Amino acid sequence: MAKLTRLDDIVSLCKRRGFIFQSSEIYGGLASCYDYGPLGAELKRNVRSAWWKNVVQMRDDVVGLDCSILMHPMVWKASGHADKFADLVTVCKKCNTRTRVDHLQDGPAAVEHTEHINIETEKAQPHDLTKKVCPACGAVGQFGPPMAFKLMFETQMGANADDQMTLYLRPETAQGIFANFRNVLDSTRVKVPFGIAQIGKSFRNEVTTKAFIFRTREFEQAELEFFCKPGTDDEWYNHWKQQRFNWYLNLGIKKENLRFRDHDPDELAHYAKACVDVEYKFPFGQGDWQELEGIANRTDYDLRQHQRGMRTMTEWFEKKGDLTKITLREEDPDYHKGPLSFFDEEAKERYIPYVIEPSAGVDRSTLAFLVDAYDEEEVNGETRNLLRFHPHLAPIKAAIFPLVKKDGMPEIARKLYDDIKGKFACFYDEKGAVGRRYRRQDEAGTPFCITIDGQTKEDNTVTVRERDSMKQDRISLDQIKNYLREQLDS
RNA sequence: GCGGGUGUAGUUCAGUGGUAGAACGUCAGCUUCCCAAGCUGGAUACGCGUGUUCGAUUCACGUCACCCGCACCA
Repeated sequence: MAKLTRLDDIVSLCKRRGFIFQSSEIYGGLASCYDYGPLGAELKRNVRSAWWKNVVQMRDDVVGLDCSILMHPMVWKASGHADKFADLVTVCKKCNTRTRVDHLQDGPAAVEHTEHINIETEKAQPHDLTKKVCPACGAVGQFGPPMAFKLMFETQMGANADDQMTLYLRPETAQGIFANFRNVLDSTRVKVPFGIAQIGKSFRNEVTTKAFIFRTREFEQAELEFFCKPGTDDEWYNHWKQQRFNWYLNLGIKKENLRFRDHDPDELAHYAKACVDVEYKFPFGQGDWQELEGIANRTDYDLRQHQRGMRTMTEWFEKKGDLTKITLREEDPDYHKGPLSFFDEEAKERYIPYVIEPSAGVDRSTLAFLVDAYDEEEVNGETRNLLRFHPHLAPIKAAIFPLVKKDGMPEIARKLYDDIKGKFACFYDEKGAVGRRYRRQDEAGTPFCITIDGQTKEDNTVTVRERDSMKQDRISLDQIKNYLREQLDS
């Protein structure tokens, strides 16, 4: 059994070895923001690549996309974020607990997770909180005035201060995919069922951030919107559910640390038909199961909403872009023939596809891979810290050492390094005792160390030392590239 | 945002109202033919600000950040 890993151990390892630093650390840090150092940048890039390879490259039915972070504000009106990504919250004067106004009950009652309510509507309504009960301490009517929380980041476009437009930093990458559904359809000869995948940064003004890079306000998503014919959606939902779960397992996450959690019906967003989280047992607090990825059946909601949005542009100009004054136009009765519909040549029918959305957090996955790979073991009375990364994820694939810094060994090692660095991420090190160099690479998660020794000059062989077993093989120098290819490709 | 805790070298820790120490790591050198060996030498820290004080890393206040718990988490 692996030892209980504490988050603090991971945080300090991350800093010590250059995986993750706190953002703006020389200025005291900036809450919830983190930077990936040299090893972390490689690791995260490998996580992205593994996702892209599995979800896009290896499939005939998925294409990629890379949207801008800034989009037309109407995107967020149509998606519902502009209205719903805000809450009215009040604070109990007695116990200082924050509660959503729409969660307050007249009497003691279980608080259910509910869909967010339009903040403008909510604000317009008179709020009589005098009879409401604080769910935390039970005090009645002890609430402060309702406060609005805005979960989307705002920014200004336009250098001329008098002629600026307020834009939002996207709170999810998905909407960029929906907004490009037509473009992809018209330019790539894809046919339903097919998917569009994207990896990119998103931003949410979370009320509270949490646990290192687990919940941050700036984060990276890897999202797939998979479009399918209504009626086949359950099938595809299950397909992606399995696909995505296996992706984590195949990259080395221990099975006992991974599980599904189905959302309760009352927990679902109103447009979602089903949703399941892939959860990982993180070492925060008591060892909490936390979401890595959500797989949702979003039905035809988003495409239909954007068809409504497209019909609302006159109002956008009339109301001078004030989203709070704009009401989305009603749907065309023939909405299923609208601009974001798909014409099925075989069935000769037009419909709005259903969407299955696996949405993964890249930073969360990266953290999970780090935590899961972390291990300590006793070797000859010494503790060895190592990261047992899957070779595909390891920031450095192979380290190359001369056994000692003399007798021509460094020259041979250098030559080997120069030879393979173009193909694999490598590291050359000739300093100090070889055992120390091995251990250093263990802590960086490097799966292979190649050592040039005295015998190399005699028979042209080198030793390859494997990270997990610490075993060594003698391999011919000219076979090294093939050997690494066999171990690392696939 | 509330309550609790923490902040000293890269990391983990010690310590003091009179200007800071260790271990590991790191760097340079010596040694070294396979798992953090040894020897020599070097660099590096009191989160930030204000106040009290002759003097503050130490006390107070503020602030920033992190951790734990609560609440929040389309």
